[in-house]
Amino acid sequence: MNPSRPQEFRTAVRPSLRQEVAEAIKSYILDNRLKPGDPLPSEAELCTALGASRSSIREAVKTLAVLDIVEVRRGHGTYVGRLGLSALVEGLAFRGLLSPKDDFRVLAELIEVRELIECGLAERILATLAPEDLDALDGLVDEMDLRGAHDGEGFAACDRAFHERLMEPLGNRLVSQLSLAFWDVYAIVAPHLQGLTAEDEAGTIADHRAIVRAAREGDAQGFVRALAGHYAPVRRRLADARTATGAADATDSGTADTDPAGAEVPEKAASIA
Amino acid sequence: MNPSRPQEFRTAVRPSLRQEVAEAIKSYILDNRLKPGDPLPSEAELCTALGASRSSIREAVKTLAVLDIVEVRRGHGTYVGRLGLSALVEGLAFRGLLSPKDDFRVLAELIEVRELIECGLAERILATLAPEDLDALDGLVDEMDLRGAHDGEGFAACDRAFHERLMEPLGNRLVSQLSLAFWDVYAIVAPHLQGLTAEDEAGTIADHRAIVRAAREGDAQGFVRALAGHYAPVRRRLADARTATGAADATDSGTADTDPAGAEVPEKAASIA
DNA sequence: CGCCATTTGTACGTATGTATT
DNA sequence: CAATACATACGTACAAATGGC
Repeated sequence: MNPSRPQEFRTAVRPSLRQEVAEAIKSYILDNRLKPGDPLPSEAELCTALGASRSSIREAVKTLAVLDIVEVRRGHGTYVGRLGLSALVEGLAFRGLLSPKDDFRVLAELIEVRELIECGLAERILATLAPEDLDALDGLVDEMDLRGAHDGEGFAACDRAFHERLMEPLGNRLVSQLSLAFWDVYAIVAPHLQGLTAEDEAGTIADHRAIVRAAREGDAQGFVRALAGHYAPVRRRLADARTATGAADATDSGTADTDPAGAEVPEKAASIA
Repeated sequence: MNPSRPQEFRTAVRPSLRQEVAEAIKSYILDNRLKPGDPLPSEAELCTALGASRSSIREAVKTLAVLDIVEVRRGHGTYVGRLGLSALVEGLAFRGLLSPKDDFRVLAELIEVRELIECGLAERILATLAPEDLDALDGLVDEMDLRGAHDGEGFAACDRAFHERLMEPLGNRLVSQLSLAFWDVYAIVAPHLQGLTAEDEAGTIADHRAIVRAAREGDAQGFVRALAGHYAPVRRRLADARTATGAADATDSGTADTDPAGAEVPEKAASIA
């Protein structure tokens, strides 16, 4: 009945000085057409310019720093941020960590989106992948092979770089960053799960080789199949874990924001540390 | 050569009390398995519990509030946030507003992602759309028609609700929220552009009707075609605007994070307000 | 209705650590 | 090393909003 958005009206009456300051800083960046890395006025200057105290300026700057709109270097100054998706990563990662019972669902959704992005762009990826890109991808798989089981860190880094290199030639910064952001979230959340068998490194390497092979042959269908094969075991493990814990509800169709499962609400919680 | 991530190492040496406090609050939420809406300790309690001053507590809370991990109600208290994607919207919107010359590119990328999501999930959408969903979609288009040109606000709200209803039955909260987040970003950024002809309301309504029709007939290909037809004019306008301003570079292949276009860097900028 | 307790918002002052020059 | 500029952190006081009495 009411198609308007549910939220977004909490402090609309009074924008709260801090938000005004934040908006002023954003306007300053926009009006002066600053680019990432450009210096911003110091806190003291902002105080006098905006007529607010340090507290408000600092809080506002911190909020902008979280959004990667501003970057603060201690003892150096504040600068225009890189406008990345770090906030998305942090927010999604926390969401994933928060619902450990329903956690598998969040991760499953994440994998689904990653697969959707890469498979949906398969044809365009194949069309834009240059021979040097293919060589680079092969090199990354080789490096994964070298790291093997010794260096899990490096192994993961190669995996990330592989998917980065896969999307990069498309020239769409947004999809590249989104894809990597989801990769990061998965890397953060997955280790905190129980019941997930460890990554199968040999299988992962084989999957990536199959992906490169299909790409080299220009076989779009094979490319999609290889990608699906790469994500399939993860999806299966997630599905198994969900059914094992009995936390599965296939026909959810919730409002995607409210959690209907209502347990007791702690009126006053325990110790904090 | 170095496949590790470029950023994320600014204050790794010294986690800066504020971040420690933020982590402590997040841990508190996680350890006590709180849900959105649950109350959190007051700032004073956090001060004594974490042994930090109120300034630090406040700054930490504000950063968490930006990420929608925490919600602050003045004169009331702080509560667990809704864990939405508001940070993504704000960050992407600012990015879009910041590069007005290259702006069309950001919006074009945005549209591409929206189309990718909806088209890539077309078959699954058709499989899960119930008759009542189709009726609701038709009702939304009718409402769009009613609002017409009088109420642009309501028209946009119906458009948003339409795409929301389209994705909702899938049961994947992440894709639903992502889709809507991108819609929001577009709605924020698009009005600030020049050279973009106004939305064609009649055409938009016809597009949505075609989408519902294809969905009702279970025609996946027609569904995808209808969606593409919906986004096509926007893409074309964006492409025209980009070529018109001469800001087009088809074979970009940048690193997706650094802006190679380097102009002069203002050492010290002008007035702020 | 006013009053009051609680809680967050804003302001100011001061001291300390850090990086640059 | 000293001087400077900046960010960090703490403490206190008051203002404003909310909810219950």
